[in-house]
Amino acid sequence: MKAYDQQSRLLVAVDCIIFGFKEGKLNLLLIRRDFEPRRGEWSLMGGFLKEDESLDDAAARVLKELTGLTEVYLEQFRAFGEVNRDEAERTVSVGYYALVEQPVVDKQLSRDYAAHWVSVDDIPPLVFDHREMVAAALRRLRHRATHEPVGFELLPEKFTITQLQALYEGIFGTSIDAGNFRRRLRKMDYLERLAEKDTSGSRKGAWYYQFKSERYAAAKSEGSDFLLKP
Amino acid sequence: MKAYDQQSRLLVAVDCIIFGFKEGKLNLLLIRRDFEPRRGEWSLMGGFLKEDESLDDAAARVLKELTGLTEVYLEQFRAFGEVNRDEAERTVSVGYYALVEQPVVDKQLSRDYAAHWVSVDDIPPLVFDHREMVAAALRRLRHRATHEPVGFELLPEKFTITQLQALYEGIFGTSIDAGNFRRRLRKMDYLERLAEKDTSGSRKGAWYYQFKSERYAAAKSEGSDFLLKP
DNA sequence: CATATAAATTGTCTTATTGACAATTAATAA
DNA sequence: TTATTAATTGTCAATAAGACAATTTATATG
Repeated sequence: MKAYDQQSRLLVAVDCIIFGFKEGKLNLLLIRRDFEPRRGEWSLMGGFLKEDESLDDAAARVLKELTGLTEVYLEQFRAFGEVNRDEAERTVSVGYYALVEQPVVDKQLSRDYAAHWVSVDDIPPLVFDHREMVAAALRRLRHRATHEPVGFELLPEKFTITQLQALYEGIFGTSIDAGNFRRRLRKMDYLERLAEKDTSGSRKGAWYYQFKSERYAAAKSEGSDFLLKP
Repeated sequence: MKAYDQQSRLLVAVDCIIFGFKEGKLNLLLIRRDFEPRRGEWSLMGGFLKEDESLDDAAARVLKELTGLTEVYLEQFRAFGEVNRDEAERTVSVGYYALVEQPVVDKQLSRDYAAHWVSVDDIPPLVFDHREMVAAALRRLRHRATHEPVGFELLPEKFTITQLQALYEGIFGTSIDAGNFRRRLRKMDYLERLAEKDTSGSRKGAWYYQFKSERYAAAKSEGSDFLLKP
């Protein structure tokens, strides 16, 4: 194996930006670094790419090792390659973001793991360029949320329109007109109303809905495109 | 420097997908690989990342070395990290795409360089996963072209609406109603009509327009967003 | 010189879509 | 029984989109 003999090899990392949603707030899962340099400081979930795993696999592995989470929606958004972004050694890092149902995750996140949620509106100082990575991931999340139904990943299987609206308000940091928001959802026939209400939030109760991914796939292949602006 | 001692180092590459536009056709700049493995086969413009340069710098350097081009609009779109994507050695590659004015580039592209244009509708077999990289870049280009005025990078400073329409038809592979297309452009007050016509294409002649990036920046900061669908 | 020609450009009409906000519904607590 | 409050539907004006007809403008041609 001498084809590329002259070239330098360097470290490749993956970093995961985990978004969760709870009580109307969009949150971010952070960890205390447990190795040098910068041990003990706030950091994204990260780790190095191994010889025999793909980037996607590495992101899933890192997330599992550091939080115990599996089967989460992970998407690469971009690579970060400034020369001195890691002070210890030249490292190229590939950013992934994930959307998780925070209440579910909270149960799985035993205290074996040092992960903690913080509000995206109040992010503590992070190591290296992780702050910038979060900003880029958030931009991407906002973009994706308007053009693809990824937001549903942050909610339970059954959810109410009110919850969905709160989610979008959380993602975009704005308030949305309830009437107009519902009107747009009414047209999406891949949202199925269940015969059950959530009575925890009001006297009247709010109907539960469910996202039908097969039906969405069908609608999409026929050219109708998802659009949900704040 | 022993902080990350246990980790493996590997090759990081950048690959550039160069889009050009000429005579109503969207084209792609390819090169014959001049090193093993796969010497002589069609490939994207690529090269390895050096210790002391950023990803963005590497992409610009590679493009310059292989084509002589400088000052082109280059944008990273994503990293490719399957284990066996390069048969010779594990390599992670970061994809960049560029938009260039093909007629201008053709003048600079002396025969010193082995680069050739091919139509995006007729791409020859490429090495490794380059075909997939092109597909991803094209999806990204289409998306960017509808939401940001990047298309103008593919046209001369002065251009006619007819040329712009042909460009969009080329990018999307569809035909567009001229009347409706113009109506939408009329509302963009960062497009300035010059006092000069292009008479090469018709008897009547078509007005030249110019994209005013400062005015676009101003409009954008006031919340108006670019949207140009096929 | 008059006019046929064809791209370039503007206009029209109908049908969605959007934003703002008013009105109604449906339970329950008092 | 009724007041209350979130949930839900409806209204209306303004704006935008799609289809397509009409007009303009210079020139080539007879």
